[in-house]
Amino acid sequence: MSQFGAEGTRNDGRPRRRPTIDDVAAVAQVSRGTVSRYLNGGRWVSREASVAVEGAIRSTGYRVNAHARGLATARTGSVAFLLNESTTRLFGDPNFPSLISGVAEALSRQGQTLVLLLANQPADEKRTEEFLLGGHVDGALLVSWHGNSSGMLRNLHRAGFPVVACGIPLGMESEISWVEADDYGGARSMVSYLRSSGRSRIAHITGPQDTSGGVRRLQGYRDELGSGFEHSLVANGDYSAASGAAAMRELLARRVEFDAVFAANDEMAVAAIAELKEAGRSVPGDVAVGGFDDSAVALTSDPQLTTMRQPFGQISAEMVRLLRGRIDGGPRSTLSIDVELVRRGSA
Amino acid sequence: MSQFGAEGTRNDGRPRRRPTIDDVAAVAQVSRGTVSRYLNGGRWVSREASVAVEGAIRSTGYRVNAHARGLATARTGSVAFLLNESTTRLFGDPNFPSLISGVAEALSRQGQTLVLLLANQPADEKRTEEFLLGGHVDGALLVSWHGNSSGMLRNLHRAGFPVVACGIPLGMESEISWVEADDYGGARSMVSYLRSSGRSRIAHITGPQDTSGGVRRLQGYRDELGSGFEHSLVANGDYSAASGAAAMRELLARRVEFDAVFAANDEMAVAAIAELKEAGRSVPGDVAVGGFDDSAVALTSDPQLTTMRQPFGQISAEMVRLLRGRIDGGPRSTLSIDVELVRRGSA
DNA sequence: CTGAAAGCGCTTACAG
DNA sequence: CTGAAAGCGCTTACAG
Repeated sequence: MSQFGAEGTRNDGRPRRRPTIDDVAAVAQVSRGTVSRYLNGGRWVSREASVAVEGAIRSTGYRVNAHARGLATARTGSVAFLLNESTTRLFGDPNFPSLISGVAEALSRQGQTLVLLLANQPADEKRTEEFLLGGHVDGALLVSWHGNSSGMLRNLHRAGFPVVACGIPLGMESEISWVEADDYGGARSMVSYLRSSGRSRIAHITGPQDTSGGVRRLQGYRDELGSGFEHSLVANGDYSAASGAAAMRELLARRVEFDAVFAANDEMAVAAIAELKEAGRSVPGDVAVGGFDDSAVALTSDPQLTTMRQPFGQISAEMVRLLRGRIDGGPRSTLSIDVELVRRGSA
Repeated sequence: MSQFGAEGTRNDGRPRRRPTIDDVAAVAQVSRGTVSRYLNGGRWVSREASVAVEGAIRSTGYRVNAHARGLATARTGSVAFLLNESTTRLFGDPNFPSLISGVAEALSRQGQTLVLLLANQPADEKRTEEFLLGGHVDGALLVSWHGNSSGMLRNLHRAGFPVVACGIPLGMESEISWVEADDYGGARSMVSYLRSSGRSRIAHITGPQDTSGGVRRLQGYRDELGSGFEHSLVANGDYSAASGAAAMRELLARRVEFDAVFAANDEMAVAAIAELKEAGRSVPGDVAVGGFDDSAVALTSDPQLTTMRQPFGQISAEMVRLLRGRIDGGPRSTLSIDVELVRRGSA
């Protein structure tokens, strides 16, 4: 049984058996080993042999069989990007595109292919685990880890499968390699900035508390405020605009005083601004608003958002670098990257 | 050289060689063939053998090696979803999530894994082609084909690689299997509806003219109008909200009369409504507005959008079905699925 | 129902 | 620089 097509022919009518390395060797009149060496960098292959092989590859239409190569080398040349998030939320998040393209580019530079894997449902999770551990990819990049699904993560780790997380994988933070933007420090910087610009009562709209970003931004806010921290100034969000609006409404409904809001991401910050306006409060006049991420909405918002910039390009490059290291047998490592305050109109 | 981990050990310290089918066979005290049969459905395996093998698999932590299996069977159990679109546009499109989750679900039901592949740059394209033709996946689903990149598509087709497109793949429409929503008929229905509700001068904001959807919706609009068609009532868009707004401004600037606008998708329709309001025209009072897709924005818009509903669930299920057929050696086929008018406030 | 054996298409020491 | 050969870990007729 051969691989593609029906009726024993290719779509163009030629017989459909895929050419193998032996076909190439025969045409080029060299041994199979020489063809293989040519394929793998061309070291120890004479000029003439190279030329012959090159021609034979072209004339036969040869492509290396990934399974055969993978079986022989235990390497695949591809890496998975694990998306453990509902597709709608995933596609709604303005940070994913930056992260994904950054990763794709970094990978591409070293000739690796990026494979995206959706695993939002428990059933997918099992299948995904089989896929990864079955050797389809050399390693995996994890994004948006929600603390659930840690069964899979634990299995991957136990099997020695190379994984690098984006953000601190709660519960596995000391087993798995990770790269994070400095959520904690960033939150402190934002709060510190708001205070230095004269705001004294600063509210916080949190991110989801089952992600490291949500937790650590809250922690930074809290620590920076120190004894000034008040529970009544904190409302919970989940990074979505809707949750940001709801949290803002709740803060307003509580009738506690505040002259600034630090939202754990830009989407919520923008939604909060809309609610504040609706309630008749001016931004930044009555209330200063700070976000986090410096995503696209930060610029389209009115006023434009003061926020903490996440260096996505650097983050994705580092994730790829750490993963490479793990794949090559290197030790686990972790990395925290500074974020930068971007001052705009909202605070 | 073994597959994972450093220093010759797994992360938990056990020796790291992956158990193979032979290890399982040894533990279960059966032959390797019996284990394989168990793995592949358990036909022709006695009750006792099954139990023994099951236990041995558990105790050894065995997982089948995808490369070895793939080499032996020329099948992988996974299918690619090809995204030939910039990541930002991709993630901005409200239709993708529905399509992707539909496909993921349909695939999952038959035990297949979905692998997303990004190929927006020419370099990626070459790599993607190698990946597909190298046998990593059994077939591919194509979305958002832009008419460019047809080099890859042609190569895939020539190699007999199973492909099913979402929408008509312009330039390859008679070589490749495809599934489309009836863009042409849908456009006619919308225009017909607008006329039947008393509108006589209907403008059109087009979709991108290098996609079949954009082309065929325009064609439907044109044919339905017949001799009533006027060039001055058509403005070009590319499905983005920004382009919809720009097109609307252009129509207004032309100072041609119109009492209805049919936008080729909902995003543009919503943007057009905003521009109309800005210009002091009421919707649907002065101008009725119809969209296409029935995406999420259709409900959040004010007024809510009258639009043509694309049955994404059905589309994705059919794509998977056709692909399955191709993979199993069946013939090429094409499918056009009806779209349905959804009446809401805007027209 | 089961085992022995061939074969899938590569890579990689090894000897020259 | 090159060839012959072993080996990667499975599946699948084949014979029993």
